[in-house]
Amino acid sequence: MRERTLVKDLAARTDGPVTLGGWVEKLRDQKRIQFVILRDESGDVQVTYPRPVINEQPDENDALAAKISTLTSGSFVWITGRLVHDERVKLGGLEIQLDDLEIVTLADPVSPIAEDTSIDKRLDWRFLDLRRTEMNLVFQIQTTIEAAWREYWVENGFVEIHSPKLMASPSESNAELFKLEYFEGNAYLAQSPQFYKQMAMMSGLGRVFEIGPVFRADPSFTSRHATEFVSVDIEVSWIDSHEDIMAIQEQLLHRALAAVKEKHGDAILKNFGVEVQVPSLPFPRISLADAVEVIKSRGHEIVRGGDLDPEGERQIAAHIAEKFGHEFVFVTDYPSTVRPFYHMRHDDNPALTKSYDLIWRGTEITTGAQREHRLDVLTEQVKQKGLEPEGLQTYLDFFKYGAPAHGGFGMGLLRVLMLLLHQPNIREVGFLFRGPNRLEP
RNA sequence: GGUCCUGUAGCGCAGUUGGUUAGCGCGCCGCCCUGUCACGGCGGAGGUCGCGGGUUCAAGUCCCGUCAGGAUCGCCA
Repeated sequence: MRERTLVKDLAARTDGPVTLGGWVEKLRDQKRIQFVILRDESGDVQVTYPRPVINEQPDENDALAAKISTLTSGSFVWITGRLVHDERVKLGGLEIQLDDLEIVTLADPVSPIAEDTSIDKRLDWRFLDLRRTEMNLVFQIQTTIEAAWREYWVENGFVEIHSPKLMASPSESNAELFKLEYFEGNAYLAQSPQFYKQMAMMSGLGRVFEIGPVFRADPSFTSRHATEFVSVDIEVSWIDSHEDIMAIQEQLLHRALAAVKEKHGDAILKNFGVEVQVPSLPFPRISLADAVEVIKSRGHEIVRGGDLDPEGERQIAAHIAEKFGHEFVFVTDYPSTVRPFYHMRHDDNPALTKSYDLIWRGTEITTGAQREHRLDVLTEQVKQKGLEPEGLQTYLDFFKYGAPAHGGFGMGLLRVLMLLLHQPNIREVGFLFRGPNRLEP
């Protein structure tokens, strides 16, 4: 492979020969001197070509100058030249004096999108949209976040699992599952790794994590829903309550945001105008009942029965921000009526579950809970929810031969990125969005 | 799925109480320009006004339907 220098490494290099590969961001084609702004995955650099002069006039027959003139925005090229640090150049104080140019492929000169194009049209041409520096940065940040989490998990004895996404039967509720043909019968796409990560507990794995796709057949048209998205899941044995899960989650977020601030803080400020806040520990906690009272006192009447509506989530976040200066809040102890059958209930108050939602700046990013691990209690809760235990037999069998106390959470990766970068929509931070009306590209 | 809003050139928008040739900015093309850096100057091309129907002498503009998108609610991560 040809030796290729990245733009970001040029500043630290001494002047001299260099080879770059990238695409043409901009061409300033003047009579006596030509400038190409070249971009690669790491940044932009100016490439300069002063035309050779004959009899005090630019050489009309110079082949390299003619080749530069044919360049269009977006074309991929190899550049060989000499690096020169030069204070005159506003773009990084350096430039490449061009010696040779190899056109790999010319681009159509008219781009179907621009930076100010609406999100839907940009999604049609996502590969062009992602060439933007800030979009490239999103995925570098995502990589940093996941690396920080994996580091924590490995240090703390977690094991990675990859649960299947094809399932024989619905796991939680029928309506939101995608049904597909599977040989002679049908299969469903997993809406969550919930049952399988619990199975890992009964498999004796102790602590597990999974970062993987989940599928929801909800026709949701909001800025924070997708039909396929990446879920970050953990499940942990030997816990005493959901509090243990919350303690792990706040450490994970603290760690990830600290890593992001250190590695990308300057770039995020420059590209998104956002100062990354590393949250203090522990995160504030409030019971749902107390949260409802606070929200009422702020003048919002929650219509939804027993749960927070979006305005309620924004109100409690605003309250916590005012009172504690914190962007995160754990809302705990949701009623069993609004939680799934597998959430454990409080011994002294079965109307409430040992569960929580994590809200970041007014948007829910996680649901977590201690799970009910006692088969008889679990089966009773299945019946109370109006479900047939027979339909959940495979799952219930997990608990038949011994089960540890355990719990976990599921966190939406796109929501974390959206909130971190103050983006208005998860579509901005996903590689490719999948929604009710989008399966392409 | 409900409610509200929006569809006009490659992109972002304007378009008056319905009226003759539908404008502006960016981009694109051509020519000019000794270092530009949001380069600049001059010129040019590019639009069956989302689609279908209706009202009218006349529809980008009004009405109905439909499709697409956005916001929000429901639901969730």
